Amino acid sequence: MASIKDVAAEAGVSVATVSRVLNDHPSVSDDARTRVLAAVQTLGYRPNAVARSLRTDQTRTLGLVISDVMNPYFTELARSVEEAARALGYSVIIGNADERPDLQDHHVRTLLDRRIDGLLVSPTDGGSPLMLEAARAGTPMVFVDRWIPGVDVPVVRADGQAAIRDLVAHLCRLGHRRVAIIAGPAATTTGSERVRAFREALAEHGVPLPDAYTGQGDFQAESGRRVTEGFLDLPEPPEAVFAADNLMALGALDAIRARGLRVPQDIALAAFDDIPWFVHTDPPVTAIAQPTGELGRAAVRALVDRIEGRHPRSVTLPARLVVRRSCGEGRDEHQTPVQRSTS
Amino acid sequence: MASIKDVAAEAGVSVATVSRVLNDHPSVSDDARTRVLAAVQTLGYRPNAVARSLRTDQTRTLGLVISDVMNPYFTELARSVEEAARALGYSVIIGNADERPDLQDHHVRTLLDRRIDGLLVSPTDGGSPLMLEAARAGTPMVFVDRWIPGVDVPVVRADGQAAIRDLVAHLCRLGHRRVAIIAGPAATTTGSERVRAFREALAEHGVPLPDAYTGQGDFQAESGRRVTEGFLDLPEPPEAVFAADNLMALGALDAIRARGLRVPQDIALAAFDDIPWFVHTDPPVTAIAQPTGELGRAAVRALVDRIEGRHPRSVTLPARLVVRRSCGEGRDEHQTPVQRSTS
DNA sequence: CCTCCTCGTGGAATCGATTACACGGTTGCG
DNA sequence: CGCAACCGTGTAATCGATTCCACGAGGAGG
Repeated sequence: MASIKDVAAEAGVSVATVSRVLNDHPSVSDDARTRVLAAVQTLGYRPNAVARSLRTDQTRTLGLVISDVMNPYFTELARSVEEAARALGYSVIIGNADERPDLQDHHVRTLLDRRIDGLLVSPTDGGSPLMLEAARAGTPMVFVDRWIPGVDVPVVRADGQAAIRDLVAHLCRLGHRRVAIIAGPAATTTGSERVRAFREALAEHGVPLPDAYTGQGDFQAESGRRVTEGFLDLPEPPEAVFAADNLMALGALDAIRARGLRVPQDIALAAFDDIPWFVHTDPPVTAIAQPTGELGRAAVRALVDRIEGRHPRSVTLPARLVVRRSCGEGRDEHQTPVQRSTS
Repeated sequence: MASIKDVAAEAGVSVATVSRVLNDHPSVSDDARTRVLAAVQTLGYRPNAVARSLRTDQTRTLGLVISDVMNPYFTELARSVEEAARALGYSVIIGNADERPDLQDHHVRTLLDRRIDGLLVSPTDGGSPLMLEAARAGTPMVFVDRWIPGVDVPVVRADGQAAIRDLVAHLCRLGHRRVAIIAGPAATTTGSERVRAFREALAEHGVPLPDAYTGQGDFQAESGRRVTEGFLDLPEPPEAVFAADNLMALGALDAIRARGLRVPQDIALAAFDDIPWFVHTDPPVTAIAQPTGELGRAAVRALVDRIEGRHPRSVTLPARLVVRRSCGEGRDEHQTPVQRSTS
C-alpha cells in the first residue's frame, strides 16, 4: 500500500508538502497542490490512520461498551450513538459485554489500548478497578443509561420514576393488588432504581411489595423465564408482573405461555423499554419507552464536549408509559406505523 | 500516559528489554524480567496498540460491515462474529450500512484507513468501485450472507432454496394459490435469489407468480408496510404473503392489522429469517431460520484463514423452515425456551 | 540598494512501539 | 588454553504520518 513517501516521490515534492496538501494547510502553491492531488489519484493513496493517530495522539474514535447487543434497546442506542458520532467526524467501536463484568473489562481494556478519544459506558456492574482507574486517570468518559455511583463522570439517562408511577396507577386502576417485579442485577443502577421506584409508587397506593414478589433477574430472557416460573409456583401467584427490561419480559411471556395461562386474563404483564415488537406480541405489551435516540445523541454530545476540554453536565430525559393490552385495558395500535429512529 | 521509555527508565533497562519481556521473548534474564514487570505495575503501563500496529503492520482487528444493525438477524450475526474473533485474539469493528450504499462505502473506507487485518461484508448493493478495488488489491475479505457475483472472494452463507421449497409446499398444502412475495433490493443476492427460489418452487406446484404479486422492498419495515398495502389494494389480493426478511414481515403485519384483517384467517404470512420475537407475535410467524451463529463462526474462520495466507473455500449452510401458525395450520411453541446462541 | 517580511518548501525530529545487529561476557569443547 | 557458540542486553533503524524550524526567493518599504 502506497505511503506518503511514494506520493511525495511521484509528485516531486517532499512529504511535508504532501501532508500539508492533505490537511489543507494554507501555504501550498497551487502548482504543488495539483501535482500532489494527481499523485494521490494515480497511486490510489489512502492516508494511514494508524500512523496519523500515533503522531497526533488522537484517533477520532469513540468506544461504546454496552451491556447486551441482543437487547433491542441497546441496539437502537448503539445506532443513534454511531449516527451522532459520525456527524461529528468520529467513528465508534462497540464492545458487547453480554452482561458479564469480565467481558466488559476486556472491552474497556482493548479500547483503552487503542487509545480511543473517549469512552461511553453502560456499566454491567458496580465498577471494576480498571474502569474506576480509567475515570480517575482522566479518560474522557460518559455513562449512558446506567452509571456507577460516586464516580465523577457525567451520566446521560432516562428517568423512569414518573413513568413507573403512571404504570402503577394504571395497574391499580385495573384492580391489581398483588403485583410482582422481575428486577435487574442489584449492582446496576437501572437494576436497583427501577425496583425502588416501583416499590415507592406502590406504597403511595397502599400496596406492599413482598420479597416473594421481588424476583432477581439479570436482564436476560432466560432469567425472566425462571423468575416468572417461581412466581407462578407461589401458593398465591401475583396478578401482575413488571419486568425491568424487554428481554426478561420476553422470558416471562414464555413462562406464562408454557403454563397455558393467558395475558392479561390470567396475569398482567408490563415491561421497561419499549420496542417495535411489543406492538405485535400477543397481546401487545404495555411498556415504558425511553427516548433512546435522544439519549444516544446527548451522550455523544457530552462525550465530545469532554474530549474537547469542556465540562458537560449530566442529562436526564423523561421516559413515558405506553399503554397497550397486556395489563387488561388499553387501546391497540393498529394505525401506528412501525417505529424507527430518524435517519 | 506512561510509554515504554518510562518503563525502561523505571526498571533501569533499555526499551528493547522491556519490549522483549512484554512479548515474552525467551532471552531475557529473570532479574530483568521481574524488574520490568514491577515497573509496569507501578506505572500502570499499557502498551500503545497504535504504535505497535504501525510497527508490526497488523492491527489484530477485523472489520464487519453489515446492512442493518436494527435487524435482529444481523445483530445476532455480529454477536457471533465478535465472539469467534475474540476467541482467536481479534477485535471486531462493526460498521452499520443501514442498507445505504453510501454509508457502506463510508465504513469500508474508514476501516481500510485503519488498516484492519481483514474485512467481513454483507454488501448492500452490487459492489461499489471502492469495495471492488479493495478486493482486487488483495485485502483479505469474506462475504457473509450476501455477496457480489463475479468477485473472487469466499462467501459464507445459508442456502434457503430447500427451505423455501418446503415453505411453498406448506402454503400449497394449506390451499393457498394466490401467493405474493415482498422482495429485497434486486441489487443484493439475497434480494434476488429468494424471489427466484420462491418462483421456481411455486412453478413446481403449477402456481404462477405474477408481477403484481412481486413487491419491491428494501429489507426495512417501512417498505414491507408499503408493499403490503399495495397488495391489499389489488382487486384480487393475495392469500399469502412471503416477506424476504423479518423487518419487512413486521411491516406487513402492521399493514394487515391497520386494515383490520386477521392473520392467518384473512391472509397468511411467512418470513425469511427467524427471530425470538416471532414466537410471541400474534400469531406466531412461520419463518425460515438460518444457522446464524454457525454462519458467523464460519465467516471468521474463513477470514482469519485468508489473513494468515491460506485459501479458504466458500461455505454454504442449510436454512430450515420453522412452521408456526401464521399460514394457517402449525403448532405453537409454548414449551420452547427462548432461543439464544451459546455463550 | 539594503533590510525585513512573507511565502512556499524541504529537512529532520517526533510519536511508541519492534527488531536487526553489535557487543561484551560466559561457557563448552577440542 | 584458545576459539567458537551462546546469552543477555543495548543502540539504532524503522513504520507513516505531522510539524517545527530554517532557508532561499521575491516583494515592499525606507
